[in-house]
Formats: sequence, C-alpha cells, structure tokens
Amino acid sequence: MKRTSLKDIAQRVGVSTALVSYVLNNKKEGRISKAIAERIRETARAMNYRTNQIAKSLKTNKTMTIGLVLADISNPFSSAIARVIEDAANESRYTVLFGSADENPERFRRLVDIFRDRQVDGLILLPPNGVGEDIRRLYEQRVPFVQLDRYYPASPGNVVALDNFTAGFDGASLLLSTGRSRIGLIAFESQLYHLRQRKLGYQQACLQAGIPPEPSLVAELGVHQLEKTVPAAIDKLLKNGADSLFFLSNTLSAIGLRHLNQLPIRVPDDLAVVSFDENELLDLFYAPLTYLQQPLEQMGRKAIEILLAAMENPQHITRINFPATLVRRRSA
Amino acid sequence: MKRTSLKDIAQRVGVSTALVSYVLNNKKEGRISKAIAERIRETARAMNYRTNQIAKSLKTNKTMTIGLVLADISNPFSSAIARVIEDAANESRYTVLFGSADENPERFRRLVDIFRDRQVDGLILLPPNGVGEDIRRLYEQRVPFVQLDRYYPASPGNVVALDNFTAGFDGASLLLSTGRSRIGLIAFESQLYHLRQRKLGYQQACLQAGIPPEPSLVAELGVHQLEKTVPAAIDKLLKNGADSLFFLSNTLSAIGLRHLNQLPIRVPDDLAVVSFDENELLDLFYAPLTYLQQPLEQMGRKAIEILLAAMENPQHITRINFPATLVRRRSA
DNA sequence: TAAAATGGTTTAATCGATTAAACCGTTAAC
DNA sequence: GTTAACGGTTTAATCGATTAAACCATTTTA
Repeated sequence: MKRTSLKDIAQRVGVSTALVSYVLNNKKEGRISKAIAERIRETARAMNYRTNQIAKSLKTNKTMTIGLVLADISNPFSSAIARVIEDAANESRYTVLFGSADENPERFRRLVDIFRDRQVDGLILLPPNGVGEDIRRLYEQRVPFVQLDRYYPASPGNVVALDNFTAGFDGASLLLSTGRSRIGLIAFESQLYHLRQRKLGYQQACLQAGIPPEPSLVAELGVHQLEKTVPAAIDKLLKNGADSLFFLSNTLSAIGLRHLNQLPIRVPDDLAVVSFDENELLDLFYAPLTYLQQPLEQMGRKAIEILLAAMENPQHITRINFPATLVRRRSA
Repeated sequence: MKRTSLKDIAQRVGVSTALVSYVLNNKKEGRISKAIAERIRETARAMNYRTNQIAKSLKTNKTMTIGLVLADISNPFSSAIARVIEDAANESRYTVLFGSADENPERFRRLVDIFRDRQVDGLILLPPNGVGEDIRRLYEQRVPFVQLDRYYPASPGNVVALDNFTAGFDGASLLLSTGRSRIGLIAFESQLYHLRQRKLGYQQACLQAGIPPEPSLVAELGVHQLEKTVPAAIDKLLKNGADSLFFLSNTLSAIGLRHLNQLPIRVPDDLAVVSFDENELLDLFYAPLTYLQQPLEQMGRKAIEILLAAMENPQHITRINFPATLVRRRSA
C-alpha cells in the first residue's frame, strides 16, 4: 500500500497540491476559504496522510535531524549522554542519528561523513584521539557542530565540557586531605585534552601539597584489553606503595573495582579510591564509591541549545566548562 | 559553502548529469569512455563530491535507514542491544535512528510515526505494554519490522526473542536444586508476554517440585519509583520467609542488589539470588551474581538479518526464540 | 467608470538525484 | 549500398514536497 501523497489528496478534493500544502502547513492563514480548508484537512485525515519528510527535506534543505557520534553507545557514560541528547533534541522536534566511533579516528570520520551525506542539520561530537584536523575542517566548512565532553582546545568551534583540571585537582585534593600521600593514578595514555587536564589537575594538587611527581604511581593504559591491563596496573601501583587510587574514567574504575573486590585489601582503610563519573551500579561495591560527578543533563541540554543556535547563526561560538561535583561516600 | 552536486560536476566536465551519475554509480559499465569516466571521477574527487542521500532516497524510495525503538537508551540492556543493532546495520550500510519509548505507548506510537515519516526502510521494535494493536496495524500496512526481546504473541510479524518460559523455569530450578523452596519472585506487573512467560516458567518449576504457588512470595511492581518499591518488596518477601530471590529483569536486580548490600544478610548463605541479563557491573556485588544470559549479539544480528529479508520479501515471516544460558556464579 | 485592492486558487519552478528512452555517429553485416 | 547493431551520450520524466509568482473574479476606492 503506497503512502498517500499531497497529490492524492489534491486529486480527491479537486484542488491543486499547492493549496493542500498551504492548508496542511497552516500557511496563508485566512486567505483560504474555510470550507475547502476543512475539506482538505478532513480528506487528509481520512486518507491517513503523513508528510514525506524526505521530500520535504529535499526542498527545504532541513532534515530536522542531528547526528551524534560517541565512543560506544553500550558504554553507560555514552548512553547516559545519548539519552539526554535524545530528549533535548526531541523537544525541539529533532530526531537523532547515532554512531559509535570506538575511539577510532577512521570510524569517526566515516560516521561524520555518513551523517553529512544524510544532510543532518548539525552534529554533536565526542571525538576520539587524532581527529583534531577533521574538527578544524568541519569548522572551516561551516558545519554546525558541538564538541561534547571531549574536545580539541586548538580546534575552533563550540565546546561543552567539564572543567577537568579542577575536577582532577579536587579528586586528588580529597585524597590528600584524608592523609594519603601516595596516590596511584589510573589513566588512559590518550592525548585527549580532557584526560590530560584531569591528570594535570591531579599533579598540581600533589605539587601544592609538596609531593613531587612519581612516575611509578602513574599508570597510563591503551584503550584495548583493559580487562587485563587495569588489574595489572593496580597490582603494580600497590606494589609501588600506593595508599590510594584515582581512576580517571568510569571504564577504568568499573574494571578496577572488580579486581579490588578480589584482593585481600579493604577500601577505604587499606586503600582509598576516587573515580570519575556517576554510575548507580558502582554502588554495589562494598564501599560505595566517592566520585566526581559530571552534570550530564545540563551538559547535554547546553550542547543541544548551542547547536541549535549555531544552526541559526554559525558566527556564534560558545565554549563552556561545567564544574564537577565531588560526591563523597565511603571509598575515600 | 554549498555542497557540490552532480550538476556542478557535469558543468565543470561539460557533460550531462546523467553521465556523471552513471559513472559515479558504476552503472552502464563499459559503455562509457574510459577517458570521460576518469575525468568525471577526478573532478568529483577534486570538488569533494558526496552524494546527497536525501535526494537519492526520494528518487530510489530507499533511505538505507533503520528505526530502533527501545525502552530507554540509557538502560544497559537497551544500549547493549543498540550497539549490536548499530554494528549489524552498519555492516549492511544502514544507519540507525533511535528513540526511547520509556514504556509509554504514546511515545512508542510517536516514535514509530516519526520514523515512518522519515521513510525508514524498516523498524526494530522493543515494544512497551499496550501497543499490540499498533503492531498489528504495522503488519497490515506491510511495514517491515521485527519485534525484538519483547513481543505480542497474538500480533503477527517477525519476532526475535528469548525462550523466556524455559529461562524462568531454569532459574527457578537452579534455586530449587540448591535446596531452596521459598523462592521470592521480583517481577513487573507488566502484561508484556515475555515477562509473563518468565513468571510462568518459575511457577511451573515450583509446581513440578511439589511447591504450590504462594502469592506472598511474589512481588509485581510498576515501572515507576523502583528505587522505593524494590527495596520494599524485598523486605516484604524476606519477612514472608523467602530463602531466595529471583529477579526477572536487570533493572530490578540492579536496584535490588544495592538494597541487599545494606542488609545484614549474606548472599548466598542466608539468601540465594538469581537474576536475568548480564551486566559486568553486577560483578561488583560481593557475591557475583548467577544469572540468565541472553545471547544479545546473536539476537540482534538475527533481528537485522530477518529485517533485511523482510524488506526484500514481506511475505517471509520468522519467529525465533533463543535459549538463555544459565551462568552460575556465587550468588546461587 | 477606470483603477486598485482583495480573496482564493493555480501554475510552474525547484530541491538533487536516478534512469528509461531517445539520439546520433560509426562500424559491421548482408 | 542499405540496414542493423553498437557505442557513447543526452533528454526528459520522476520522486513528493514547497513557495514565489501569476491569474482571475469580485469588490472597493477614487
């Protein structure tokens, strides 16, 4: 059964498609006779008419569609963001296309291209390592986009992110304030700016406390095989005398806690722990985690707000950093 | 900067758009002179041409797009499915539109309508309570779709789901086999068939073990305010003498375990626990959970496979139930 | 009474592709 | 030497909307 088109309605009613379009879009209000308008509306309803967005998009050059490129939709952090973006976009009548780049620049580029081919009106990007140039190019091509969570400070364009330096500083400071002086850092070896900043914050806190940087207390891991490398890193840091651990992302802490669960070590007595990012399931750890909470809801909504503004007026650039909240519980 | 169109290339090269289209789509192979073909390809590259999918879709009546309606993308189960669907769809060059229906029939209908307006080629649906009629209508309208995970047995069309009855049966049987006879069931009051089946499986297992159904050991909760209702239900079941708990979904167990964590009760000694659905974070519970694992990867891929087949030939209906795997660990 | 305004509707171009059919030289076939 | 086949390319219709401009009756204004 073919969907009914404007033409079908026009034929049935005996008018031109133009008139049908005007009526159904409430254009030319008042200039159309009540009687015919009603007949058109009635017929449209009866024939179950729904506008073909593809055709409309082609003409209007607007798809009412937003592309969301994230790391991995099955990661709780990504999916939490996705949900906020979805809701905020829907409220403005936008639909979301999504794709997982898996920290892979190639996939990232592919997704951006695919979304652009589909003429998305804008992009929300959580870019992986190594796509700074691509971001710059998007900017130069005047593609409306917002970098969310992760970003390239040297690349121009809109940014919504955490104040990662302060967050890292605060996390380390908390540990220091509880008398810990040998903070083991579990981080990614990533060059991603937001992760670098977290680490810098941690280092700054240590320095201010008179503690010189100690490489043996820092583990920087590749994105792959974390199931193996995180436990190994923890073991190494413990051997090197760490009295506390600071996980710089939720992926790291999720795996790390599972390992800690199996060690004959008590948190927080033997080892204090602080992590990034909220996750209700981390509550299941026997010592509920102390963590740095990102205001995801706010950040996601802001990102959409900025994107919509950028779609209106590409000149308008916004770069915002939100503060993290230190949620203190039992682990530190 | 406007994107370059076929017309732009045609003008530059001095040929018709038809020829450009033929070349770039590798149609009419051999009937086009090598020299011109190369010039066209070269120019397309130089002008950074990318085909406008919207225009292409309008003409070909194919959008290479699939709509995914799930419960809530931020729920780990949903996002795990989403990831599988994304990958499987991408492999066949489809892009995924997604939306969260939040167990709300109204939202479900809205999403389906929006996706259809966007001319998706097919739908993967995880429908909420109360949309059986809508599913039937989709079928009658020959919209290609697959119900995944949840489904209406009375509604026609493709289905990929778990063998929920057997899964429920197996979960309860395990508890019975460890000597538990008072199994507390924590379920949704939902009419959703897949959840009903799980409960029926549990009941059947109990009956076969000579244990008559005891309503005081069954808690059926609404989808809202689970943070309050799950703990309350657990307390009630324990008071009624439950010696084990069977959570019928991951949402329920995630919240339930957090409560158990705070009770002066040891799992599995005082209370055995079995849950549905995998979730690596549930490992953080001090007694790693025994659970019924759904073959999500297989199910998702099968769903896409069936959907693609249905898009080719709507006559071909498939309904499959996959077996769950009982993963036994410490909690039971 | 002629010109202008108004109301109601249609015409036709357009968005950017795809594709069957037509076209027109050459070359091959009989 | 006429016809047929072929190779290479263009013409033009089409997908389903949107929308400026044109059109044509009335009615109002000067």
